[in-house]
Amino acid sequence: MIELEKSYDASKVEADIYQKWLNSGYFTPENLPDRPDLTAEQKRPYTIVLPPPNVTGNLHMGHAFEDTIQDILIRFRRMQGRRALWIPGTDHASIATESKVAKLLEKDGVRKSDLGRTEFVKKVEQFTAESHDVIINQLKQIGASLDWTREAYTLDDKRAEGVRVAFKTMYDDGLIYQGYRVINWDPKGQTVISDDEVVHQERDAQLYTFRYSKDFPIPIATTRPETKVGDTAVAVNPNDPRYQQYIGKEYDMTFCGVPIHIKIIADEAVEIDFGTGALGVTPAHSIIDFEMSQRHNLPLVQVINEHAKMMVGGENLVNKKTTEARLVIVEWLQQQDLLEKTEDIKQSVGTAERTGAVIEPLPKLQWFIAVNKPFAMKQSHIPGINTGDQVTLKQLMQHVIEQKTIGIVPARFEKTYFNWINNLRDWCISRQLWFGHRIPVWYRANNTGIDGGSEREIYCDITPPEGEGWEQDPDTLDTWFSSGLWTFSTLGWPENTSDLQTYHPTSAIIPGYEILFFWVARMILMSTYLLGDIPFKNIYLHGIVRDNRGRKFSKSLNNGVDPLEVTEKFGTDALRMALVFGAAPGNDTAFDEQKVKGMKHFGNKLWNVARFILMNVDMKNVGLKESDEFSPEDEFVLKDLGLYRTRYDEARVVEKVTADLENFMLHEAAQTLYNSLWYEFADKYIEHSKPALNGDDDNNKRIKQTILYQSLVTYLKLLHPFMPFETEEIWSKLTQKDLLIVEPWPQQ
RNA sequence: GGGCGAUUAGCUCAGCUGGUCAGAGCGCUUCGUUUACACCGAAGAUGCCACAGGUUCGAAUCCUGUAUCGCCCACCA
Repeated sequence: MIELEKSYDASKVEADIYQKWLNSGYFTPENLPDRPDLTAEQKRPYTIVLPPPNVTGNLHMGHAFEDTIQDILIRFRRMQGRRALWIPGTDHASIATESKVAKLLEKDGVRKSDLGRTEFVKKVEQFTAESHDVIINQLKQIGASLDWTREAYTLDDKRAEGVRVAFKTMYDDGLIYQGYRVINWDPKGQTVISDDEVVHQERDAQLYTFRYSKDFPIPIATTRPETKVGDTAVAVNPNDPRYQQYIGKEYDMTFCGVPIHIKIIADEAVEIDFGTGALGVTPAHSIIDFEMSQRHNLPLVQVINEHAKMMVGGENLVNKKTTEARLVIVEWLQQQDLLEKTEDIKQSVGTAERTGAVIEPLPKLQWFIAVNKPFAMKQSHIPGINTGDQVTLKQLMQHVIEQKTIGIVPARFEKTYFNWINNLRDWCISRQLWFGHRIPVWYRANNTGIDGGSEREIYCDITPPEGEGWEQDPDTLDTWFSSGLWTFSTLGWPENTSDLQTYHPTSAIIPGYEILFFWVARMILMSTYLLGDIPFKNIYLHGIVRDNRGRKFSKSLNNGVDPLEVTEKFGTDALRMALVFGAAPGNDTAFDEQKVKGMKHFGNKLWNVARFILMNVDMKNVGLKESDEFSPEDEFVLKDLGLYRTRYDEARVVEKVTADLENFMLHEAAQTLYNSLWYEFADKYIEHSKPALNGDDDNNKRIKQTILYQSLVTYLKLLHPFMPFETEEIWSKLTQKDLLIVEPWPQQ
């Protein structure tokens, strides 16, 4: 008989148990014990790549949630006999990290520009190294059974090689191109950002209705009068009877001291009913106007610079911030009696995700990925697409979801995904940042900058060009470019490694729904294009962990909860269980310490179930006979847990939990186990067994002991993915066998 | 402007393909010091499952509409 402590003390055992797992090597699938009982099909790989946390700080409760889900799936599959591989890694997160370190330096009075590129990047690397170590320890603390021998970093040498090969391949296919157009400029971060990094915010604004001059026939409305010095046209709807007579006419005027030339054009995009039904076209400072200007061959006049200051006008305008210039122009309009109306309206303003600055649309030369350009598939393993087919990247991204080659859980996000794809424009991938993957393009300059010369030579390859006078493009790549490669760059691509052949496509990816576009869609793009294959078979999107009042965790609210403090207080298993319990896929979940407390109690219940059984069961005396007669309570447990398969083929709990795990319904599986262990097994069956255990009927005693023991074994296995530490600890008291982590999953 | 989600016990939330689905955690009431567990046990209270229609033998669960809240996307100058 073995005596357990009266209650489970997580803090005493967790570190040792994690070390045991590490020592076993079982996190590496190649080290898993052979399972001769299984077919090759049953032993096929099961792969998850960890969504790499940004090396910008600590992991928060959302990470703990995400990691727990993945660890549950991986442990479940490992026990089923799959070659379960979960690859760890971190993300350099270019823009997020750069702006964070820049802010830290500013606190010490140091500016990025003072340090220069090399020194600044060194500072960033110091910061990320510390952050990396913290993150790795947190992952271990949560019990993550990651294969640490395969750890990757989005900015390490291997991944950098992958990035260059990916870029070069797309460049050669004409899918990466350099284009001069109006982009989203972040005046604070001093970089271009992609459409997806623009966050729209509703703000109060004034809509001004005015004329350029007394002689101009059409009034126009704008919220940004300061940009009007860059207007080159006025657009009206071709079907608008009010203005038809003016279409095609041109006017020269002086607007607030700046000479402008306005042509009146007709464009379907203009809404007759909005404002005055006429639109002042500013090709250099509005993406829409830029596109319109291209349709009509309009000239482009840049009047605002990278610092959001005016580039034209007299003393009253030039070098003024746009917000100041706006007032100057409004005042001028009033003086000239050109302002017809001022209205208060709600306006959606684009701001930069990282810096919060108001986006200033500017014309610039940048690198783009063409999502609508057809190309020939070099190779395809995608059902419905053949090698050699003409496709676009957008079509590839649509196809694999439409055809369910990739499943999304919960399915409603398919609609969100298509909605995004349909509105997708070319992806701007260059950034004016220092920390990140340098663009593998070199110029032999005969001009000053990349915005200038037209006769320069361009060279793109994975290694620098030979010869004199070459200079590399100063820009770095959007961080999502490298994370788009993550499912296969972690497996050794661009080399055709055995890892790549074995573990790709991966089985599932587990991100939050908020990065469906940023990351998941980009992985699909990169994988289908570069490998001709899907990156993963299933996408499980989890929700956001909020505080106990349903608010997002944020620094300004100071409502953050450190996962490590919670694990210290209640144990890691209790936290894991609390995070998963009741958290349906794709739904936000409120974090409540009370819930963790409840799950700690559940852990204690399990512990005492084990304690009771260990005290009352003589392991040598365990076994059932054909002649055994069972009480209804016995039969219930035998059937429920599928313990006596020769006589009962039902295994309700095992079947339900297994199916729920296979269908990503972790919350259901957790709830089933909770209720079954506590309310059926502990409350009813253990109580039922007590008289027999204390009685004289040896046969009945043996039956009860056997059922108790085998039930405990089954519960430990079923609960292990959720509560790995405690179940492993009990297992070690119960048996001399190998670790629970590699025990076969109960037969369903 | 388009799309999505939520509305179930005091609080936070489950309830998957319609019929033991009216549930869980925490909280609350009463009783209980039996050798697994007071991090417990027994018993119990609290819900016209947002509202109004409809389909059905039967709906929290499907359909339609309404209301409130939240989220995402978007080129209304």
